[in-house]
Amino acid sequence: MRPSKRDELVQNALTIFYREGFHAAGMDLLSAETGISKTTMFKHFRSKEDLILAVLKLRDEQFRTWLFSRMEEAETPKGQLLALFDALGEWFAEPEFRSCMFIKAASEYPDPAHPIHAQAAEHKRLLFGQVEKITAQAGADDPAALARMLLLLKEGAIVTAHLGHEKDPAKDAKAAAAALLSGLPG
Amino acid sequence: MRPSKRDELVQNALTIFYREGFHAAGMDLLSAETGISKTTMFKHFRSKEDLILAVLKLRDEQFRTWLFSRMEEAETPKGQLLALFDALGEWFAEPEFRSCMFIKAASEYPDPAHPIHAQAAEHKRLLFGQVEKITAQAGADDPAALARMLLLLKEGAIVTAHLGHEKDPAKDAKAAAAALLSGLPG
DNA sequence: GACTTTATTTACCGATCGGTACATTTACGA
DNA sequence: TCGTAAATGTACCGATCGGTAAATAAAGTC
Repeated sequence: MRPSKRDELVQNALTIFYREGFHAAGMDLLSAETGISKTTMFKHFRSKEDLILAVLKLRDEQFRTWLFSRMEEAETPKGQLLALFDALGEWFAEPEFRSCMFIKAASEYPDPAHPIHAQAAEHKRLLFGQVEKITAQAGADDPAALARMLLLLKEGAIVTAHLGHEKDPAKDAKAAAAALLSGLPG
Repeated sequence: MRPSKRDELVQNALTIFYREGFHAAGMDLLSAETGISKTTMFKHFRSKEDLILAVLKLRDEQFRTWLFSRMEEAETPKGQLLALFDALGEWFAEPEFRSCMFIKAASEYPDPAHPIHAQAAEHKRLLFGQVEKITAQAGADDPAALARMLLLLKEGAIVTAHLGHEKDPAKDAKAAAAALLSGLPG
């Protein structure tokens, strides 16, 4: 089953939106860079907003799949939680790294009631659910609270890697995470 | 010395850009909402980009002044560092809260070489310098590393307050910060 | 081979984008 | 009161915005 034209479009739109921003990348640019005519694009998606929602859905799947497969390489729950920050470090080192697609989406669509903002928030919720499972396995007294704290470090590291002058925010985040996890076995 | 028309423009533009986003808020909208004609705006600023840079400069001053005056209400350095997160909590509770202006700027101008992106990064650098002074006063073994970790929590809390489902990210960040500060006196 | 779906090109729509020309009005200092 | 600078409204510029019409060209299904 070859990737359909629609799937190609969503994947390429993801790359372009991530690099340029949602408002800055117009439908004409997408058409020019993907080689897919505007007419075809608007046959698959009623509006630019619909295309963005499809892009965010794809990114959500890709990112969570990638992150948790990297984490599962560690053997203990505690090791998996620390491995999260190693994975971040590799991501930050990519030359194409431009922060988190969902933070960018929320920045460009600041109203929480906007569908794009809401879908970005949903990604963060799904992520939290998966991390909370692991903090529970790790034997935390309050797995939800620990997961929230670890994810604060994760979001902070992403923002700082994009915006900051720091050398290695993932390393700092891992060190802080290790301190938060110090009471746990494994 | 009354606020000049120019200062009024920058302050009002700040509010509108913060609420709508940089790309989404056009010069016509700014003119309509501020009551200042486009002609006058372009007499003060050669381009929209110049106006945005002035807005970021104003926001940098206002935000750092506000934050550190709130922190200085605490008496010990350690107390000041924890007070940072109390101040964040009050900020997040404001109905107009829409994340951090500089994170938004970096999101909309993802290229680190872009002047707007660079100026946003400068804000984070200035903030780090001030926090590092306090972590040094607090007697940290590695004041720079501690400051970096605390600021990771700060950035994470801001993003999560805007995007997340969490009730009180400032409280979580403060709890995590307290754990990182637990070895310090005060 | 006929038929339907999918993708294509080209040209276009009204609205808005950032930015400007120009003539007029307001306001203040000397 | 005069002169000058600041601010104004109106009207406009070419380019781009998101989105569409219509006619054609492939491509796969029966």
